[in-house]
Amino acid sequence: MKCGVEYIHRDAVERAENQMIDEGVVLDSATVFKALSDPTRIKILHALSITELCVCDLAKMMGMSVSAISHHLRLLRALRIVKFRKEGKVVFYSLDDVHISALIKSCVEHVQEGSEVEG
Amino acid sequence: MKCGVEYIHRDAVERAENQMIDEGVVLDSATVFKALSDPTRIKILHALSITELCVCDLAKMMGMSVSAISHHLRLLRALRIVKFRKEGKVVFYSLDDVHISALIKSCVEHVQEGSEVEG
DNA sequence: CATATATTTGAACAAATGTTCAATTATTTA
DNA sequence: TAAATAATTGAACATTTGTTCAAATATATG
Repeated sequence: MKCGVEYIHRDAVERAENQMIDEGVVLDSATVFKALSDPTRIKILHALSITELCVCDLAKMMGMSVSAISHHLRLLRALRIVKFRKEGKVVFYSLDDVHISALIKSCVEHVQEGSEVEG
Repeated sequence: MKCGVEYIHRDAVERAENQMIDEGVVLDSATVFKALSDPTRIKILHALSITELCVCDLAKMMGMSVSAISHHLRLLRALRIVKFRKEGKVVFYSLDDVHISALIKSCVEHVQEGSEVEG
């Protein structure tokens, strides 16, 4: 059912609408959050926040296939969240962006505080 | 293909493994990020960071059905990201958690910085 | 060049997600 | 009580996502 009233709380709506974020920024933010919304990728990024690692190392650590990890890294690379350097056959990955590890840290802290309060 | 080597970079892997985050924290963090990974929900949360609003207001602002917004709010409520108060028939929603608006703000800033660098 | 190793890629498939629609609940007012 | 309004809910659907599998690249070495 669609709400039939013109505006229930016109003032509040106008105040919020005047500060509306740009649609492009919203979409880009959603994309970044989506990249961080997978447990495997959080673990990858957390590990990379400690040291650079190759695909094979990460696969071992996560107990997952090299292919699966590589697909995740491709996504993170496309969003410039990780960078890489090649050394012979081996590709070393590391965090490209300090902000991302800050985001993860904030979220982890938030989650840990939340569970303390809840008991 | 699974990597056959025992550990390509044993020291690095051990360092990262020693600081591995708790699985539960990883899952909870992923859930929070997932809640933030939808454009509609980012807009809802941004609007609520400015003022409390009812479901109908939000539906109008987003140009979406009341039902769709209500489904999103249910998710955000379940994760204690928004809270609500009832006033007669109307349910007013607002942010439950300051950390969340901080996370969104950080991400928005990150995105905006990124696009500056890229040109 | 042929072989081995490290990684990437594309297709396929199951599982999860966002929206719509129709029905339901909760509250107010006639 | 009946009608109207605000919101919630469940089922259904198309779309997206994460993983696996098999095949393809890229690099080093015999």
